[in-house]
Amino acid sequence: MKIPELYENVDRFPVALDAIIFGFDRDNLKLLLIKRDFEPKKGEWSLMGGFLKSDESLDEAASRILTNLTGLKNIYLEQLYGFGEIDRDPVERTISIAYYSLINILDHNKELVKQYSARWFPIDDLPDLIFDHLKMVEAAKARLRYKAARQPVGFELLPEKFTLPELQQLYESIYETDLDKRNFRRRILSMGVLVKTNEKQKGFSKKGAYLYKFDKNKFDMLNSPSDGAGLSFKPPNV
Amino acid sequence: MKIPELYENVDRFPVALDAIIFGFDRDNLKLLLIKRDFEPKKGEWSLMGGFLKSDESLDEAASRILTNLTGLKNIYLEQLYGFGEIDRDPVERTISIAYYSLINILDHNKELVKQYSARWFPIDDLPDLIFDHLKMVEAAKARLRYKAARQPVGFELLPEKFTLPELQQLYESIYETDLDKRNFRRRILSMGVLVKTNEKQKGFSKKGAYLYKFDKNKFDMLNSPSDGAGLSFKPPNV
DNA sequence: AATAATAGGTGTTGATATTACACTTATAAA
DNA sequence: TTTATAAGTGTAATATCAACACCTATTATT
Repeated sequence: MKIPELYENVDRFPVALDAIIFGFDRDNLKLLLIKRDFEPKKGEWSLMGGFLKSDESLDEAASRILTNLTGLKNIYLEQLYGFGEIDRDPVERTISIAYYSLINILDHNKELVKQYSARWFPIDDLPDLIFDHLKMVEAAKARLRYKAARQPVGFELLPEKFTLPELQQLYESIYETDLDKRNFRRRILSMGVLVKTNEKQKGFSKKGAYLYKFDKNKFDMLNSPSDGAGLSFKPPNV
Repeated sequence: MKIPELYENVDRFPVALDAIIFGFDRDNLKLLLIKRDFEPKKGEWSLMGGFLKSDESLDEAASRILTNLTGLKNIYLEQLYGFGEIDRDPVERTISIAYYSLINILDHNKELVKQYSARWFPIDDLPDLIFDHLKMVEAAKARLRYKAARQPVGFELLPEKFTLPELQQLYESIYETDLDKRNFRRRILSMGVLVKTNEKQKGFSKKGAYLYKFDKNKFDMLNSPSDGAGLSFKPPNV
């Protein structure tokens, strides 16, 4: 028996990528959605998406789709889940791999976003979404909460320099709850990846808040034991 | 513009499902692997897998594939990750959605397993695996650790009644470390989903250990706030 | 019948982490 | 000069976690 050229008697499907794009505008956590100007569901809101091509990996395809909409490259992107209900797309049986992404809301290319009739929506006030896109958004919210619980996520969502009240506001949006100022500072600073600068943010408050930066090196170190680190049932002595 | 019949100018791909099947034999955590009797990579070890058909969802397909091998229905199964590197399969570009599964090692149909030349391997002594299957296994191990950290996982891996030393042994296999007997008992019992029976396991130790059962109801309750519950950065007052 | 061998079962203490909580400070605007 | 606003700071009570050693029930052996 020799190696076959192709698999025989196997169904083939379009593989879609859909992107849940989180942004933060110093006030609310938001999602970037597009208004479809094509069928099916023309005129309705949906996640940005596209189909996998044969010359790109899943990650590359997701990245391409995101660049198409935002003009940004090297965006933070993480695979979320594969959605594959039979009737999820009325046109044809497809499966979709959802990715979520964190971007600085000020960074994206406004022209491109306009082309797609895209808009930022507050996470707690989304329009109806097509297909199973709401399920995808819910999964992404849960994942973001999980992620933010064990490492600062502001890296991608905030500008290079940011204040602790801004970071706290971001966390409060993510968890949809209020946090105690003193406890929040202690916890986030104890992770040891924030560096205080001597600059103060002017204009917003009268006193002004100190600006902080992420320490990328320490952050990567925190990330690398990617395993079960930080779990509530962590084995002792580790 | 009307709704199209099918998507045009879109590549289509075989969608594979691969299953990481965990079992536990009261001693070691194990994986069920098959020896391929077909090309490519005939004679080598791999995960059990198969291709998605157009009349089944991803979950259904994964479940079918698992039933094919084990004879078991209603197996615990969870989607893990989508693997989509361009050259992951030498025959043809495919994408694979990996699922992991927990089964009682004594339950499966031995005939079927024999047909597939399948074998249980200790998790820390696996043979070489084809394609990207080792990556899949590593991801499944990490996921199982994560899962076991916040809820007892013995449910699927152990017989209906089991002793605490057995459950501890399972956890020690999962984390590949030793755990303190007293601390383990306190923690696992404090989750409140184990019920002590009056029976003692005879035969293995001289004293005999009490048998426990899972309380399915309480367990489901523990599971339902599927969100960010149990995280180390959990919001206060919740 | 007594003894030895084996694994099961149990509590406490010190260290660390988490929560709740209120006042002072720097600055801009009035 | 006063006032208004958000920034910034510390402590005490509580809960959680890790470390640690001995007794018990039973079977097998003599």
